[in-house]
Amino acid sequence: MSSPSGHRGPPSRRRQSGRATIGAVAQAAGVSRATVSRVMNGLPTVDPELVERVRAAAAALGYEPDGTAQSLALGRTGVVGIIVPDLGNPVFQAVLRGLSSAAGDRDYRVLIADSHERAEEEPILAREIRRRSDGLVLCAPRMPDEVLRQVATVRTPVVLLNRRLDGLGVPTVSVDHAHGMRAIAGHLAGLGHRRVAYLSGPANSAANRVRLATLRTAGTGRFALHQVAGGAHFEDGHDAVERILATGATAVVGYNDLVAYGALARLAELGRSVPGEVSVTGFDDIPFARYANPSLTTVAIPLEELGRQAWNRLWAHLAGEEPSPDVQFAPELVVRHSTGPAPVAR
Amino acid sequence: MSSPSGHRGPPSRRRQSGRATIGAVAQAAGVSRATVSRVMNGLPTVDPELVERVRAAAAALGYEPDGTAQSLALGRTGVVGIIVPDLGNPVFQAVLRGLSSAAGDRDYRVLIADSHERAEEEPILAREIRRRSDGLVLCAPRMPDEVLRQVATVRTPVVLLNRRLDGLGVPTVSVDHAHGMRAIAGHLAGLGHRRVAYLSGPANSAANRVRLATLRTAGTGRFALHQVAGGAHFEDGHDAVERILATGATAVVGYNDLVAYGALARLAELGRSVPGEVSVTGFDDIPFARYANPSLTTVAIPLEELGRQAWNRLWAHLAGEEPSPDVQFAPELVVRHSTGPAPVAR
DNA sequence: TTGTAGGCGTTATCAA
DNA sequence: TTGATAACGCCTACAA
Repeated sequence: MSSPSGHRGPPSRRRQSGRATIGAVAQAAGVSRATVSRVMNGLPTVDPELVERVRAAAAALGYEPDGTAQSLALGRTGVVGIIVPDLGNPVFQAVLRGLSSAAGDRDYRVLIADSHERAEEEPILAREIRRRSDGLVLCAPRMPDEVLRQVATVRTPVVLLNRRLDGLGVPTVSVDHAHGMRAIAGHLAGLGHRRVAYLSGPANSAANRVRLATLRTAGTGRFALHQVAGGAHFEDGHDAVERILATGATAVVGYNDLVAYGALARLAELGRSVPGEVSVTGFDDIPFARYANPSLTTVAIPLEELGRQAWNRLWAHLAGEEPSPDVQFAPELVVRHSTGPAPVAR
Repeated sequence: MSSPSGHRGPPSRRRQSGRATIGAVAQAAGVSRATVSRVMNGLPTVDPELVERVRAAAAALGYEPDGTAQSLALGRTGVVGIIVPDLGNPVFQAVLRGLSSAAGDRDYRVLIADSHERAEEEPILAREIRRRSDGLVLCAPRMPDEVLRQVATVRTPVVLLNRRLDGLGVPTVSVDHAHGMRAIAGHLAGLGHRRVAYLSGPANSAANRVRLATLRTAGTGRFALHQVAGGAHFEDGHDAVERILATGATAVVGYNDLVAYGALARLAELGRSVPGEVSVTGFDDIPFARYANPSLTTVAIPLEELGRQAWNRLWAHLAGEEPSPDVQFAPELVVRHSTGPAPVAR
């Protein structure tokens, strides 16, 4: 209310309280600002004595170059952004980790925006992040194609994660979900399961559609498939177990590790043996999957590597190099202890 | 090598490829740059017709104000930074989530730096992040006091997380680990455990020192305490189980949930019943703790709330408000299913 | 209501 | 080797 523009932002106090500027240092050292700049950036073409004077003055004043001013002058920020739908999801945490780590190797930092699953916010966040960074990694599984097309059609480098968008030449790092799901189907069929429940993900999730469709196709003639409404979180899996058991399925295929984990927990509460009575599979291979009890059979997506590959493409663009070709990972099945032979007695 | 300054940075191409500027829009709309600025910021004192012209021109040119230039002119970036020792640790993930969420409510974004547990990097990262942001949240459990003092003694607002530093008036959000550990000691003693193993954390971790010392004190006269070397990760807990069992302890107190989780997994592999033969406790209450099998008895630190409180203090400083008093959370025991009465037979 | 002009802090060009 | 000086793109008194 106090702000004239109606913003809720804080007082935009210019003249940062007392922060020393390059001019102050120049004055104190008796040189020009240009020389201070050269010293601060370690350019070799400065008289050693002046270097010393400048260093001393800078130290005395506690001077540090202002990043914003540097960014403006240099035309680059040294920052890349990432938009994720849910920071609480281990999948995006891992991707973020990979991105942050790879970017850090080049002294780039990561600016982060969490859309909290509100797809309609994402275009806005994308604009905002782009204005503050040199490039953007977009994880927006639920964003409608047309919106995505708009967001991706900008001069700022953008890399799409786990989402294809043909036509425009937007670099993409994706995952062949079908490949992974076929492996799961084969694994379960081979174990003798004839009645399988798919614990589904969010209806508007592209990954969910692909995973379900693949499971249906791959299972045809091998097992009956029941679909049970789920979601993307623990609770969704936890709460779906009774409905799953009602189908008489001997194996449940979770949309992702999280729902599988939830199902596992509920099954334990109910005293059902896994995999003795029911087998359970996940998808993604989040770090906790191997520590489930029983450990979770799943499909391993190299999540951190996705983040790193996204960085590689961003970096190629920033450095003006040839754009790396799109990558698509074929995730492999990881058999652990949550799956076993179908129980013989029916 | 191609860069004169020895930097490994990318080409600092000034003149961002064709990006429209405020001047271009002004020219296209036949008004001054000041007017464009007013329109873009929604100032009401502009003739509706001009507003329309400017809007159209901006849209036609795909103009968007440059964030860096705005930051420089306004003297604020709209960004806060956070330094964490390990982005892979659920504890810091949760803190980050709380910070990001709270900051987002004020349209602030979060710039992140992961020190990968290398404490000596942290001062450097801190400087770098500060230059690009309006304030900094510091999670640096292993940083030496003297270094911390230097890092915290700057004009940029800093908030310390889970770390006290007396003398300077640096806002702090902390946790009373002793309070939580006393609760665990009481809980186990009450269940009849007379021989307890402490699965320790990193030796140079302040939290580890406090937790261990408290457990020792609180256990005196109630149970014998064995210390077993551990760490901060799954594997450390997993690999310590044999040594724990060798002590004959009937209860193991994990330094944190992660090591407790690892211990749980190993105990299951060995066919040991939890809590029938051995009870296990954690610390922190990370999201996965409740989904362990058996679910993990632990001490609940309001991790996201820590992040939010850190933001509150940063915001107070940014808004020039009265600095909120330091907070210290007294985390409470959460009894789940990994603890039970000590086995009678010895 | 609009435009002019100066400033934000830094880097880079070009003479000297 | 050093120093003026002009960008970088935007915001904002101040004047008209």
